[in-house]
Amino acid sequence: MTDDVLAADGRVIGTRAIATRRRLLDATAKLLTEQGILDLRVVDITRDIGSSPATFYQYFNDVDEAILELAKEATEDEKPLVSLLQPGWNKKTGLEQAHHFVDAYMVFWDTHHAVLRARNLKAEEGNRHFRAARTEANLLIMNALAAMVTEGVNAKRLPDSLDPFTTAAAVVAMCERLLAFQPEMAKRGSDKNAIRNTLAILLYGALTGH
Amino acid sequence: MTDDVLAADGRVIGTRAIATRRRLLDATAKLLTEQGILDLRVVDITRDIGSSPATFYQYFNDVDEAILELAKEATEDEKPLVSLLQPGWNKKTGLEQAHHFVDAYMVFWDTHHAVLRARNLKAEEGNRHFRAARTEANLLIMNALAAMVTEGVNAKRLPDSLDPFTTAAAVVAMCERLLAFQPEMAKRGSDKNAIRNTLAILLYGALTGH
DNA sequence: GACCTATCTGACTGACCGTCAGATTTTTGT
DNA sequence: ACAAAAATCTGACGGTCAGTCAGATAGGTC
Repeated sequence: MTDDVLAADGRVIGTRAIATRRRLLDATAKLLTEQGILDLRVVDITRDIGSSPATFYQYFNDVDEAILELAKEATEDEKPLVSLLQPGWNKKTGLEQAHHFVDAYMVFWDTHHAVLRARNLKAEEGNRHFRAARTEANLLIMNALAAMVTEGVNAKRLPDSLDPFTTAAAVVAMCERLLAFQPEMAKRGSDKNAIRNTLAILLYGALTGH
Repeated sequence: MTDDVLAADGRVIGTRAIATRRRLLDATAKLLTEQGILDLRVVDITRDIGSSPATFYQYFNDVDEAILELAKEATEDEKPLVSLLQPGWNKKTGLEQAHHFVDAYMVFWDTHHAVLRARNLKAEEGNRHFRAARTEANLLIMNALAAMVTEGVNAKRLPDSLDPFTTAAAVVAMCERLLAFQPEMAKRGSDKNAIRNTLAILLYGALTGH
């Protein structure tokens, strides 16, 4: 059974242990959101569930392992977004479809931003596992986006010197970063709605060439 | 003299101390690049210059203070980039100008990526000082970019529903992120040159509407 | 209730943080 | 050139957290 839940040493665990492990993951996510990865302490995680550090190490070899699992859970929530990215956005409904995607992406980001930021940092710092996790997650979206760009290039609406995959990466970057900047931009007069609109227009333009 | 160099307790320091402080900053930058912020230890920094942790705390209240100073130094290197972003990119030379900017930005990023990543993480995690530093740095570029967008909107080449400032943020996001992704994208067939070209085209399109 | 197994934790070692008193080096005054 | 003063540096320490392990506790089985 590959979907058995395992302890740090690889042995299969029972229902009580699964529940404990779950509480540890939830506490990790909570503290990651509240304090950020730089101040994340195993002691704090275990204190949060009324346990001791030794318990944590029963289920994870280190904090990274817990964060990585949370990142993989986030990726599951990202999968439905792909269905919003089908080639064929046209002048009539394309902008509206872009809005839909942006809205869905905003919800996804709001839910998982702390974990995703941690994942991206670890990936950028060279951690193999987090790189793989980020790549897998981004590939979902990026392949769909790249297909749309390719369609635009084929229809001569976009210049053929555009690399579809790089363009897809740029689009993902815009989405992630604008949402991350959001609180700061709000202070400078660009409210959530301006961000939403602008993002949708840029997306629509970059993907379709209209 | 406001440009005196200060110790952690605020007193003015002399030439020997300035040199020590400088070596600490350089070692911090080096280790930040080699190991990333999560594994950055004061002991390692001081060991690197053949000194002891106590010396570090003579000049900085904590590691953040040193990183913040490095971030501010990076901002100085970013200032010249602004001159490459003047309104008036036209169909004849605009794409070439975009290439110039992308090239300059790539050099800047390669030089300072570790420090900038650390700065952005701290800013995103809510640290006031790092937020201010990031905002100040981004504002340099973003105001210039926003002016170009505004020009495009006024000339009806860009839709007037675009928020110039948000667009500017999106452009900065594309630049930063594509460079950060670079090593990973290379593995998927998008080499440095494809990234450079695609980024220039996207920049040119988003800023001018051509 | 006795036994077996799964789960949990107290207590420990080692590493790093941040401080401070005192040692060392440099500068100043004569 | 020398001593006194100032600036700079560091050894050593108390406190906190990471990660380990042996033994305690809880839950299930017969």
